[in-house]
Amino acid sequence: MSNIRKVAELAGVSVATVSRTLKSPDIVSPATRDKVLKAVEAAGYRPNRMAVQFRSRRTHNLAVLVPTVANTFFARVISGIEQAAQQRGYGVLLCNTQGREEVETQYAGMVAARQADGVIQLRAFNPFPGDAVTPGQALPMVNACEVLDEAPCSTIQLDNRAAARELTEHLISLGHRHITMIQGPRRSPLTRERVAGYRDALEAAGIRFDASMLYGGDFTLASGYRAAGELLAAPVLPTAIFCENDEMAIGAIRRIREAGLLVPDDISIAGFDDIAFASFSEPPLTTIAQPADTFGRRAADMLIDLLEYPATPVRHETLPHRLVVRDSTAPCAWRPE
Amino acid sequence: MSNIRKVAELAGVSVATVSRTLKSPDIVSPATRDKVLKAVEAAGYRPNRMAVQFRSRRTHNLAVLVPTVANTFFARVISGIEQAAQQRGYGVLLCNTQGREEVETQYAGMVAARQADGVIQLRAFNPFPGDAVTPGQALPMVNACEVLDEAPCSTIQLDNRAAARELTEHLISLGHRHITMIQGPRRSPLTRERVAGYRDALEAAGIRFDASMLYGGDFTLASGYRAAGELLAAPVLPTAIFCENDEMAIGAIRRIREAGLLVPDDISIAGFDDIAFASFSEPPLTTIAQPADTFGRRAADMLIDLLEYPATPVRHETLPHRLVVRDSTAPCAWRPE
DNA sequence: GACAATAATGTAACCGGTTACATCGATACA
DNA sequence: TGTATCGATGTAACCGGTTACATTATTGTC
Repeated sequence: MSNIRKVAELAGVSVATVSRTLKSPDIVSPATRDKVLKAVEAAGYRPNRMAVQFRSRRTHNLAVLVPTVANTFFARVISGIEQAAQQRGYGVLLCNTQGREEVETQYAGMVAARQADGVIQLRAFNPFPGDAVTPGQALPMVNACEVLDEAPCSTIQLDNRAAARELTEHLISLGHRHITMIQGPRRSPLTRERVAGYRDALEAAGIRFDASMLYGGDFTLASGYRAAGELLAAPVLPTAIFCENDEMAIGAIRRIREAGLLVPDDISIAGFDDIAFASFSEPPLTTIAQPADTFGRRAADMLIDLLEYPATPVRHETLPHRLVVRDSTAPCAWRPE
Repeated sequence: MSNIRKVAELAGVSVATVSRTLKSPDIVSPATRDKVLKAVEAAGYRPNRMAVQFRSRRTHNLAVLVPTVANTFFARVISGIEQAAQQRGYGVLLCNTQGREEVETQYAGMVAARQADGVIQLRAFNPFPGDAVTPGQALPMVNACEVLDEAPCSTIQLDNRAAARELTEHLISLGHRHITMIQGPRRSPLTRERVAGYRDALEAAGIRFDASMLYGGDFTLASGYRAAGELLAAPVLPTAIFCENDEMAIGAIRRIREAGLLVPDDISIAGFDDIAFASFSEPPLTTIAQPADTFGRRAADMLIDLLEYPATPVRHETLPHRLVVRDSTAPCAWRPE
């Protein structure tokens, strides 16, 4: 592997000239530039990124902390991150945390150890050990999708409460009054916000909110299936189910069908996210569309802005959502009372 | 940020002693070790990974070249890679190539530029510029899932031909004789192998192989939907469709249903991969299960072995597949002649 | 033609670890 | 007591770039 000194020797110039030729060609005379470039070519020289990174104290890598890549929604977010990062000359270090906090903290250590310049956190958890968060000082972190209540950094999220409310209102407008919810993990702010929106809509319609109508899930197909099973065992069946994501909705549909019931005829189902499978499921899923790749792209852009212009102020962005009505929700066929 | 010299000063020892305390504690006297560890603690010292990497010429990163993270199957493979890499102290640099070869080559340059120690390539394309591939010399690359015909490196794949044959035989055993195929990209070795297996089965059963029964797709839901549309416009309908992956199968099912036909009553559908959605689709999908996360884990392990023991010989592994029969395939209801 | 200003290039320190080699003290043995 | 051996520690070179500062060449102005 050839290094800058070999190239310098080959071109008959100093290492500084080689470095300058490659970094700011305009301050080198054309004749020298030619010589150097020829030598670079001849030597098959490529600057050693490790040396560059070491010297410039910049890795040009972003660490992305994600609970699971295997989740369709996150996969799209990551795809967006990757695209934006690549455009701006950054690499993406993928950190699958499986929701385990010690893994998150460990991965965040990469920033401290200078293996990444910053972190994109897709979960509501601050992976930096407490003392590293100097108040008022911007962390090299952007928190997207599911955000901390008091994030010490820039955030990008949906108005989850409003979106959940809209979705619930849609169900109510179809005549449903007995609407259960299949939630994500209970501690998550995402769940809290969506439950709040659901409750807002119910109460605005004069329907009593009942915590026993919340069923636990974890955003997987299997958990939606399981929760639907529990729900079907209840003495009174709901006429509609609001699932906190599309995967759980698809899992629930399967379970309901296995119980011999029809969607939406017997029970309406709504999801959240509008993953690609949502419009291909049977029946196609009514859901809240959120711009997954934009989440990723904006997160990467905001983080890189912060890294390149440290004075960039902390920002909190909200991306637009959209209610997409498909065939999994239909007018309520019967009135329970 | 404190460095090793500050710690040395604090502990009243030399930098070498600090380095040794952290790397090989056993060759340092217990008393000194204590002093140093206390100083490390006091200074909040963490070795600068960039410096370590630079000096040791190892980044401990693996570059993963993947066409799209957004694909459910790849997402699982990546998840497996990440887990194995993390266990062995490696990071994963995600490189979304969108199937564009120039992006692949560019990313492979990261290895040459020492930003990653090796590459896991999930597509049949050699991203290293021709001359970099010295014959007989092991590249720091492992090729998994879709592999090159003459890969200059270790590979991990399925016996795609045998798997496709089994799946086709399953359809034939149900009485189907008019079986079309929705393919992936035609140039891909994956497609070639699967078509070969499909053809093997047809010919073994005395059914004429007809290239006009191959429809083009690109592994997305939408392409399966589209291909099914073309297929439904043909003068004679098939009684079964073999889709080269589950996404396209699910897309095809949707299109067929929209045409007023039933799966599997009118047309049987089979997929490939056994993604999570396969068992939750309507009807649940008959498919070939392949161990996606094992692909990832093995690929990472093999690459890391190669990096840590360069004498490791090139290996070509085949992972097991399994025919999973669900409800999307059923006996052929009518005999065309 | 002399001098200042500017452009082009060279020299060498530096980033923060690692590690070969040197040094020093203690113990062991003749 | 002298010397060989070994363990513990220190010194300094090194990895391969970048860049402040120094030096030299070139151009412009009076």
